[in-house]
Amino acid sequence: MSLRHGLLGLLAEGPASGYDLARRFTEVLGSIWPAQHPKIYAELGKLAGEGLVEVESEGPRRRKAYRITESGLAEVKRWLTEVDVDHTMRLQPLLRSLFFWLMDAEDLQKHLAAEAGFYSKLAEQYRQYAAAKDRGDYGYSPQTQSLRVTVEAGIRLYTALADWAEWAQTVPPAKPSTD
Amino acid sequence: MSLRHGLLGLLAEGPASGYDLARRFTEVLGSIWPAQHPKIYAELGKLAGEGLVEVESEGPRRRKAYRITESGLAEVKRWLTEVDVDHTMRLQPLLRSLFFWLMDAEDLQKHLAAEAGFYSKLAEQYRQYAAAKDRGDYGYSPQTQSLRVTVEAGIRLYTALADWAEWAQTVPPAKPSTD
DNA sequence: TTAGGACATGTACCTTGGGACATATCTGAG
DNA sequence: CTCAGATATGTCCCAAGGTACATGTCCTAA
Repeated sequence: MSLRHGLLGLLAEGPASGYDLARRFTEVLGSIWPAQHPKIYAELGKLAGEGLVEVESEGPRRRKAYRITESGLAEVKRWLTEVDVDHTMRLQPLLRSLFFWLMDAEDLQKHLAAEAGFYSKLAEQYRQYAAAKDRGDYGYSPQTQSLRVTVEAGIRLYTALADWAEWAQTVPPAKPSTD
Repeated sequence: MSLRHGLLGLLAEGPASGYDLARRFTEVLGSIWPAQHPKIYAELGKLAGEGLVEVESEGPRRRKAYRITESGLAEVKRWLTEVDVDHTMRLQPLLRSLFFWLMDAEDLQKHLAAEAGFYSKLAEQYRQYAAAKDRGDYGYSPQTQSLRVTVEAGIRLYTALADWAEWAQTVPPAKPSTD
C-alpha cells in the first residue's frame, strides 16, 4: 500500500495530473518504486473518493490535476512518522546468486560482467544528478534536498552492487572434491 | 515468477519438503526473497504437475519430500543463463526518503537512527556468517560458495544502507528561504 | 487537410503475494 | 495419559502489481 503514500507525497509538492505523476514515477522512481499509469489513475480515484486529494483543475485533453487536501497531507505525515517501515527487499539478482554453482564458469563470468556494467551505469547516472544538484542546478528547496538524499542512497546501493559483481568475478570456483 | 525458480534452485541441492523449503526461505532468503508457506506448497504442486519436480519420499506427519527432475534442473539452468535478470528494486525506505522534507527534524533524526541501527544489525549478522564460512565452518561445497557470494552482497548492501542512514543524519535541513 | 505523434485517461484481466484460518501428525514433559 | 507445542500441509480470500487494450484530445509538419 505504498503507492498511495507515494502519490500523496508527490502531490504534497504541488498539484499534478495522473500523467505527470506517472512520468515522475518512471523517471525518478523507476528503479526504486515502479508504478504503471493504470494503477496510478485508479489510486487517484480512490484517494479523491476518500477526500485525501481533490481535483484542482481540468485542462486540455481531459487533463485533471489533483491537489492534496489537509487530511491527505496529515495522512502522509502519519505514514512517515507512525507506520512501521517495510524493509522488504526482493532482489532477483541476489536470488540468482544463490544458484551460481549451477552455472558453468563462462556463463557466470559473462553474467557478472553484465551485472557490473548495468549497476555501474545506474550509479553513474545518479552520481551525475547528485553533482548537478550540489552545483546548485536545482535550487535548494526542501523537496530537492530530500531527492538529493534519495539519490545518495541510489549511488551507494548501485555502487555496492557493481563492486560486488566485480568482486564475485574474482571468487574462485568451488572445489567439490574437498567437500 | 521467481518463486518457482527459487524452489527449483534449492531443490537442485537435494530433496526437501515444502516445510524445509519454507524454513530456508525465511532463514536464508528472508530479506532478499520472502515467501510464505502457502505459496510454496501451491507452487510445489504445480511444479510436480509439470514434471519439474517429483515426490521423493513420504515421511512421518504427512511429510512429502520433493526431488528435482532432469527437466526441472534444465529449467533452472535455462532461467539462469537465458532469461533476462529482473532488476526491479522496490525499497520503501528509499521511497520514504523522498518525503523527508515533510517530517520535522526531530522525527527524521529518530527515524534515520533507527534505520541505521536496523541495517547495521543485519550487516553484522551477514558478516558473522561470512566469517564462519571463511573459517571453513560450512565446508567448501559449490552450494555454500554461492551462498557466500550472496551473503557478501547482503553485507555490502546493508552496510551501504547503514552508512547512508548515518550520512543522512548529517545533511543540514533545507533552507526554504533561498528557493 | 490530414495523418502521425505526444498528451491524457481509463477498463479489463491475469498473476503474484500476504494474511487468516483449518487440520493432521508426532513428541515429550508432567 | 493427556495436553502443549513443534512439525507439516493445505484452502481461501483479498490486495497489489503488470500487461494489453481502448479511447479521446490536441499540435504540427507534410
